[in-house]
Amino acid sequence: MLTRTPRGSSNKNHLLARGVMLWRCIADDYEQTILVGKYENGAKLPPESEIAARYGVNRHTVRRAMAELGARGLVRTERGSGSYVKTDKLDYRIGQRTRFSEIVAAAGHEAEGRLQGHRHEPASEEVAGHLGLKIGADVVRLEILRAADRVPISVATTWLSAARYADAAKVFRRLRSITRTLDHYGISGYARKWTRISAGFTDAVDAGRLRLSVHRPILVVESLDVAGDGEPILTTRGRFAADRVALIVES
Amino acid sequence: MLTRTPRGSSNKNHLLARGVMLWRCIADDYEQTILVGKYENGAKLPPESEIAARYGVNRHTVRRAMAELGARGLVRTERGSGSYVKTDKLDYRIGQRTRFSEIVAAAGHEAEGRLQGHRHEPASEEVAGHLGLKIGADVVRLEILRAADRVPISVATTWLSAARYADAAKVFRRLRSITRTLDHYGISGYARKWTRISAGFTDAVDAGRLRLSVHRPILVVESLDVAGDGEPILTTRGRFAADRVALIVES
DNA sequence: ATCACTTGTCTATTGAACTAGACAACTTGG
DNA sequence: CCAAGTTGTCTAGTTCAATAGACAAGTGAT
Repeated sequence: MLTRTPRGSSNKNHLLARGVMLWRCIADDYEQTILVGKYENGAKLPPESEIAARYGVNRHTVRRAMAELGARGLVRTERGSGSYVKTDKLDYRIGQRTRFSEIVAAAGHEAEGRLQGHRHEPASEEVAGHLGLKIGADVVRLEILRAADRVPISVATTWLSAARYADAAKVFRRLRSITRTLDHYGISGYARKWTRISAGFTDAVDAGRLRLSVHRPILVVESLDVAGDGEPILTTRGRFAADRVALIVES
Repeated sequence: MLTRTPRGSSNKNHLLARGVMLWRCIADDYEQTILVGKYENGAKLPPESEIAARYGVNRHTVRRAMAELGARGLVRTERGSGSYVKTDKLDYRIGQRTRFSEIVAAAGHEAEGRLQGHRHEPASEEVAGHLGLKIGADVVRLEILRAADRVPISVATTWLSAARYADAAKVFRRLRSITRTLDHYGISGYARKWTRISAGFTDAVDAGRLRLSVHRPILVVESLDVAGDGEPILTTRGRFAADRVALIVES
């Protein structure tokens, strides 16, 4: 069944990009097949052994590719049964009380927030305007990656006034939640003031963080959260994987 | 200088795509740097040792990346001296007498034509119209990759009437030139009747053959060649790497 | 001519990708 | 329950990416 020459096989060559591993090529190939709509949501993929035979490849290699698709949130694999396409989207309801962990928990998934990076910087005109600060005022900038069931959902850049929340990064890293971080600073109730939604495509950096290919669609969500007394607290620019999330706005 | 942990190093992570080799990431990164115009044509790149240090990587890995850039025709490496950016383009003059090997030889390079694939097929409406055949008539289809100094310049699909040139693929594979192939069939002088030029982007297949990234610009050149008596001989749809070729049309 | 610098080549080692095969654990349908 | 089919895991071996170091061969400037 398998050829003896691992190099110049037959049906591998049309994928084989120089410097890219086989399993990655297969994963990308299947992602295209799925995203182009050849499988419906919940449809069953062929068994690993069959896929392996079709590509002229070992089953372990296919398993690696499937693991990748699982990590990308495109496929769910069930032992003894098979692998199933998963293209349904998480409903992300935007309202006054928008809390990532609550939304994800309500949908029956496990929420996770990881701080990817942080720094102090002078406020841009935009950020200063939102937070009611002077341009150039010291602000804390956080880069946060959020995931549901280990599948990346969004990357968000959040700015807070450094005067009040200088150690926000340290606190967030420990508490792993914006809600709990603000709680730590004595802000118990905060509310969404406004939300601005646009769209775009992944750049190389976000694609890597979100485990997406480049040029996949993203939803860009800018927002401002305020305290109970209307005082601006934080402004955020989030990029949501449009393949995995739908934003719900009640009206 | 080098960290002891090969996994979670420092300045590697921003490149590291899962399932993509390190040298490929570095090559792609440098390609971007060059194509974005940060180096002029003929500019000298930093020595390999310095690049290696900057990426936190072994010099051999950088050498692999440079070899890749060489194969893509973006860089020329000179022993003992250094590596130099090569973004000048081959002038490809289109006229009545358009012969790839002559154009390349005149520019002082070594021409090469490789048959990538071939088959008989029924003529499409377009091909039939060009060659003066009935739709569905048997035609020979050749896929030819052309290179100058081992750097891919174009991929071309060529159609000939199967009635007259049934074994064209076999002949071309031996003689490695359209001119010589037609000579073998007794056609000594052929001339370009018309040429149609448009543009587009590489798909995955052409990108692989031309050793280009996907979404690089290509020049699409459709043409018809006729015998001395005006009889249509072959029609071609060529895709030229716009990064490496400029088409010259005299008027 | 010499010397610093750069690329080319060689050897050796480590770890990961991929192959190969076997068997356990689980699901599904009869 | 049983049997066929499918995924999960384990061991073993080969190939190749990447590291590490050393030295040869060539270039360019003083």
